[in-house]
Amino acid sequence: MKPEYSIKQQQLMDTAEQLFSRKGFEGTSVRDIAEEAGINTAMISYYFGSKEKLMEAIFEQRSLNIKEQVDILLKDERLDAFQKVYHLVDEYIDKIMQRKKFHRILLCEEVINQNPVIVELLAKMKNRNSSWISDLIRHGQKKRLFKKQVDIPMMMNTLIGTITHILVNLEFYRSYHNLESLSEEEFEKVIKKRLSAHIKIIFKAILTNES
Amino acid sequence: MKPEYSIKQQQLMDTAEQLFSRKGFEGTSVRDIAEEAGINTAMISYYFGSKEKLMEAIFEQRSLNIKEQVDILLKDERLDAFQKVYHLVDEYIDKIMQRKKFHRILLCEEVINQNPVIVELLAKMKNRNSSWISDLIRHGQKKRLFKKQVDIPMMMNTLIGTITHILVNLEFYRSYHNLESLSEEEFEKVIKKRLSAHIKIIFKAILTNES
DNA sequence: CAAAATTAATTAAACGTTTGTTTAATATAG
DNA sequence: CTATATTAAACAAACGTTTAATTAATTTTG
Repeated sequence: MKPEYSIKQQQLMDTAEQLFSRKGFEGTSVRDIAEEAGINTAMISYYFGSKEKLMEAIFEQRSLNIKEQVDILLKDERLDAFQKVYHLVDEYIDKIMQRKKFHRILLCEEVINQNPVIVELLAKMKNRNSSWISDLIRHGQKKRLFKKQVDIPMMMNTLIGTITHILVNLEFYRSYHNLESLSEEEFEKVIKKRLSAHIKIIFKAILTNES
Repeated sequence: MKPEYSIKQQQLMDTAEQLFSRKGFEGTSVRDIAEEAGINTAMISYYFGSKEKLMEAIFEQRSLNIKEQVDILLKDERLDAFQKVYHLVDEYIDKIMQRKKFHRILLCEEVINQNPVIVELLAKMKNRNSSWISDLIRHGQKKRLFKKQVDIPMMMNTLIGTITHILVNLEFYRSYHNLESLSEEEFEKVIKKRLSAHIKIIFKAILTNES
C-alpha cells in the first residue's frame, strides 16, 4: 500500500518536515530543504515530482491511525471501558508528542486547507478514527459505564485540541512553571504525565456527567 | 495608545486577515490583498511600511484581552466563583468565534513563530491573561469552591485548544452531525451552545476534582 | 473667498530577488 | 552498455518594495 522510500528520500522528507514545521510550507523553499539535507535541489522534483507532492508524501506516511490500537483495546478483557479509553488517550498523547513536528504542520495545514490531496487524506483519517472511537464509546455505553449521549467529535476536539495547543505553547508552559532547568526529555516526561492526568479527568467528566 | 486607522487602512487589514486566514501569510501576496481590496499594491507599503508590518498591525488590533471582563466579574457579587469562571468561558467562546479568521491566523503564527514583534506581543498577552485568570481562580479557592492546586496554563490550553480546534474543524463537525441544512448563523449558535456546555463540564471537573 | 503653495494619496512601471521546476550534461552502478 | 542518480545552470513566473509621475486634498496667502 504505502510506497517505500530510499534513504535519500527519507532524508528529504525528514528535513522538509523539520523546516515546514518551523517556517511553514510556503515559507520554506526547495533550496532550503535541499541545502539542509545536503542534497541537490533538483532531486526533490526528481524523486517526488514537486514540492507539493513531497508534502503529500509526508502526510501519507505520518498520519495518525488508531485502528490497531482500538482493535487490541476492544479485545482486552482485563480492562474496563474507562481503562480502554484512558489507554487510547495515552496513545494519542504519545503519538502526537512523538511526532511534534508533523503535528505542527498538520495544525497549519488544517487551517489553510489548500491542497486537495491532503484535505481528502485528513477527512478520511478523521472519519476513520471517529468511527473507531465510536466503537470504544458504545462498548462503555453497553456496560452502562458511560452516559447515553456522547458528542464524540466534541470530545475528540478537546483531546486533540488540548494536546496540539500545548504543543505550540511548550515553551510558555515551561517558563510559567519554572521548568527551564529540566532537560528536553525530562520536561517532555512531565508534560506527558500532566497531560495524561488532566485529560483523563476531563474524559471521565464527559463520559459520565448527565446533563 | 493604539493607532487609529483610516477606512482604507481598515479595508486593507480586513482583506489581509481574510486572505491570511485562507492561504497563510507566506501564501498570500501583497498583490492578492490589494486586488481583493480594490486598492493599489503600493499602498500597503505606503500605509504600513511592509507586508510584515501589516500583519503586526492586525495582531495589535485584534489580540484578545480579558482584563475588563475579569474586572467586572470579580466585582459582581451576585455571581459565585463558578458562575464567574463560566461567564469567562462564554466570553472566550464569543470572542474567538467572533474573530474566527484572526484566530485561524493566530494558530498558524503560533506554530511558525517567526516574527519577533508578534512573538513578543503574544507572550505578553498570554502572561497578562494568565495573570487575570489566576485572580479569578484564587477567588474561588478562597471561597473553598475550587481545589487548591489548579494548573492554570493547562486549563487554558484545554479552553483555547478546544475552541480553536473546532474552529478549523467546523465543517467536519457540521457534516458528522448532519447539520448541513442549518444556516451559517443557526449552526454557529448550535456550536457555541454545545461548546459552552461542554467546556463548563470540563472546567467543573478540573476545578473540583482532587487527585 | 479664490488663487497659489504645500502636503497627502494614488498610480503604473520598474527594481532586484527569490521562487519551483526543467534541462542537458555528467557521473555512478548494475 | 544501459539505466539510474546527480549536478550546475537556465527558465519563466512571482515576489515585496521602490520610484517617479500624477491626482486629490488641505493649508496658506494675498
